[in-house]
Amino acid sequence: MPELPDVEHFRRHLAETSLGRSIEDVTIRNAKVLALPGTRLRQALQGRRMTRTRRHGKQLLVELDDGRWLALRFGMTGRLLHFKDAADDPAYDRVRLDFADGSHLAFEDRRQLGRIAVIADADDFIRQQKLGPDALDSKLDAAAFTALFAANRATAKAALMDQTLVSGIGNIFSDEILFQAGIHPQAQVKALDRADLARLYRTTRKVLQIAVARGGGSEEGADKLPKGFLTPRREAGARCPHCRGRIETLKFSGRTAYLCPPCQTIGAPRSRSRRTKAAR
DNA sequence: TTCCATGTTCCGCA
DNA sequence: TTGCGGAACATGGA
Repeated sequence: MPELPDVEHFRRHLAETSLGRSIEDVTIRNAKVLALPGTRLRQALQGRRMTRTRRHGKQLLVELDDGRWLALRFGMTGRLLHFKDAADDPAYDRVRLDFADGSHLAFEDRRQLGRIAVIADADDFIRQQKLGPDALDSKLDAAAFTALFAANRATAKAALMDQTLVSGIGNIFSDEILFQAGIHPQAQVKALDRADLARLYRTTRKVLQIAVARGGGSEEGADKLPKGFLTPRREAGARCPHCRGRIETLKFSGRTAYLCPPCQTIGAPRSRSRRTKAAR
């Protein structure tokens, strides 16, 4: 589920519910999601308060009152849930912060592909992870975005999902952005002209901003997205919201892309029609 | 029972 | 050097 808009939603949830609360205990249900031994996580957190949140792409960073940071990565199935009543403890709760006031913050992650780390400095961590600028960073203007992409030799979809280029976009939102920009997912980035790249930039920002404003969107939030979006139509027998044609799928770069070929002609490979199939 | 899945990382190949 | 395909991770839903 988590791409930039979802992680932003988790960030706001944590900020609204958990900042300033004293962490009394840390309950570790499954240490697989930990990047450090459970005893060290507990030592790092017990008695501390979280003071500030940051997000960089899909990475959520939370500052502690001793200046260290908690770094949360959600994998495919991770999410955060603050609750008071023990009965609301989610089924796939892996790590839970138990606050002194009796409330809890659960890191839920069914497939256990998320990671929790404790780091000394957020900016150092972002550099170490080789993350590119956050896709909604105010400093990432059209010129900076175009410069990053102009040097790339991958396909448009692979480039959008490359976290070292720009951070925060995954499989679902890369499809959405390319659909709205009219660009074929297998278009070679180097074959796109300036106008295409400028539109790709504007579309990236618009799509992510709308998804953030609507509270996420790559899964449960999909039905909150505007009618013209492709994301809610990643399903059997789907019709393109623009032309009513069939949504097709394409497998490459290890992922399944959803697209509407007639609406996404820019950079389309000639062999496209042989390699796509109608969405299930 | 089999296939597939929103992410990340690693390996081997071109 | 860069990009890509495939596999692995672990689990559950269709």
